[in-house]
Amino acid sequence: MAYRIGELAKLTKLSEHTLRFYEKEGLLVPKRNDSNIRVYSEDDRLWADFIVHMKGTGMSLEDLKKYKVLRESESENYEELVAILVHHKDNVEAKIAEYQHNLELMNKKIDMYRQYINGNDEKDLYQRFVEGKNTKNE
Amino acid sequence: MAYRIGELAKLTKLSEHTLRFYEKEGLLVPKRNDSNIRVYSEDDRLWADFIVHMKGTGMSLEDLKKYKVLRESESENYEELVAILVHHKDNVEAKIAEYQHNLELMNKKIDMYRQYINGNDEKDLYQRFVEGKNTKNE
DNA sequence: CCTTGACTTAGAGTTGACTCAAAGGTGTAG
DNA sequence: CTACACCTTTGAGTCAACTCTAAGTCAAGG
Repeated sequence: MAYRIGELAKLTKLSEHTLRFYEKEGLLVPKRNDSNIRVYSEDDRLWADFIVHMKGTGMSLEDLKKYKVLRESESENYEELVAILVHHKDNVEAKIAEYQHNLELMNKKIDMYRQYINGNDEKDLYQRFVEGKNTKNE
Repeated sequence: MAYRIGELAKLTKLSEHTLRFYEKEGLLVPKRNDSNIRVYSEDDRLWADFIVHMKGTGMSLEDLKKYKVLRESESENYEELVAILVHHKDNVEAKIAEYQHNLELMNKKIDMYRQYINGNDEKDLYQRFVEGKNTKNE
């Protein structure tokens, strides 16, 4: 299977602009056909998907470029590749933990507001509770 | 308890620059003492912490400003406040789900690489599985 | 033939959230 | 007295990752 830029754009939900931008950046460089049209291979598509996933969890294009270099080198740098992945995984896990913590805070706050809406009148106490008095850890 | 800008900066891990920037933006506006020094109240600190938490999960300063307006209005817009919170919560939950999905992908990839490092020789199959890369010449 | 989708270069503009700089001035604790 | 933390204004700079524009050319399909 091979794709032209418009097709790949649809598949990856990246814009054509972005795809050309990635090419300029050396991150995703398709072959060209006789008419100089970009032809993305199946491999390119998978790599594009990978990019989308990784940047979706906060990996920078710079890091993706580094990863790409390693991945394409003949020197079998699998340990390095794994190290990058593990490092990023750790970051993502930390992010998840932080998000979950903040989710709890939000849920508490929401509950408090709802209680208040349902007639609790102790506004001062309420405000203190909701906006932080017992959410102060760290 | 009251804090000067340097103290609050330490507590919140925001820079003094940022705190002044937030003031300019109307997001966190402390009182001043007779010498025109910013004096952050306990409430201000709590609000600052809240800002840190929320922006840590991707809420924009714009949204935080809207939240602040609602929160400070006398018109008891608690439903609206809750709506904002719930909306943001939904976003955060979606983000967590996405992150977890990508975590799985990464873990699979890491396992594959490790298997390969430990002597599996089916490079083509492996590469295709991991990134869709195969060893066809490019 | 005409539309569609592709191509080019080069550079400018956007966004959000800072971040810093210059070049002063003031107030207070030790 | 001196150091230090604080204050001011205005505006410029930074960063990543796009996003778009102009102004043109080109090739294939219905």
